[in-house]
Amino acid sequence: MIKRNTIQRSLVLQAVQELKCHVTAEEVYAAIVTEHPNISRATVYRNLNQLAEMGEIHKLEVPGGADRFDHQCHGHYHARCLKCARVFDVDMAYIKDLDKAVRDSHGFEFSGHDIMFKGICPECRE
Amino acid sequence: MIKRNTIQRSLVLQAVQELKCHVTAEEVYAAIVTEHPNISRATVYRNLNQLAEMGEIHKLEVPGGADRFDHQCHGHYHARCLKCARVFDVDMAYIKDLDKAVRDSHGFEFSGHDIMFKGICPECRE
DNA sequence: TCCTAATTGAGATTAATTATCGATAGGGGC
DNA sequence: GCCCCTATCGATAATTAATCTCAATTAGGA
Repeated sequence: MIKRNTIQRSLVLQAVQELKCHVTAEEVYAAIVTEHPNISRATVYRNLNQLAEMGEIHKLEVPGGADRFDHQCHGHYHARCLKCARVFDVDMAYIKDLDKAVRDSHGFEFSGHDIMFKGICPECRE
Repeated sequence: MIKRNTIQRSLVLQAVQELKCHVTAEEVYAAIVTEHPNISRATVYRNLNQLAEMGEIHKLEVPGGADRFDHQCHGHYHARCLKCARVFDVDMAYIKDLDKAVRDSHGFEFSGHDIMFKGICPECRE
């Protein structure tokens, strides 16, 4: 399974980097399809997942919503608005040692964690 | 919208309590349908969500998988096996003050959080 | 018992994503 | 540069989880 450098994959990577924040596959597709009308949704999904596996982008699986992709790869946490379902970055340091705090418990081999805060965003609250 | 006590709702509640751990709607449906072949999936989904709203059970939205329901209502964290997709309880105290650690940042009004650890469970690792 | 609105069952629908498969094209070897 | 092999592509069908629709049913107060 040698990875090839296709035009489509670089378009997807570029779109995620330019759109900056927590884009969904659909948003990436929409951004690319204006310039390249022939690209397929399946290709966008495939490449987003491949790029995430390769570590070039970060995949954030959102409960109750579409997965989101992020050009930022260092660990950070998110907050989801219960009304508008948008996802925001949270200004809190990544807790590196959190995995270690439970590592021994059940023979489970931890490889990371996500924290998702829930609440109401400023715009939805008035 | 006065809530009625229907047979179906009590069946759903009973099933969640008896099955104990992190059941999916499909598992609840399967458990009930053997005894009550006429129950509808829609009814199971409806009642699971209603019971969660009423605070009788806890709804756990799993990123990248079906929602799960839990008879346990006090806050606790979970780990998801990346291979078999099962969800386990994690032996770690609930961090009550975590919401406060980010409360001020953006005018976001926090009302809770979930932590989902990722890794490989003992059974999938050999 | 009667009324009324909450709830049900069956199936259609939606949303997000993945699978299928023949066609296309990247890139190593000559 | 040209071939070849196969990774990847595009188009579309299939899947999965969950919700919606709506006529029929039923809980529970009057």
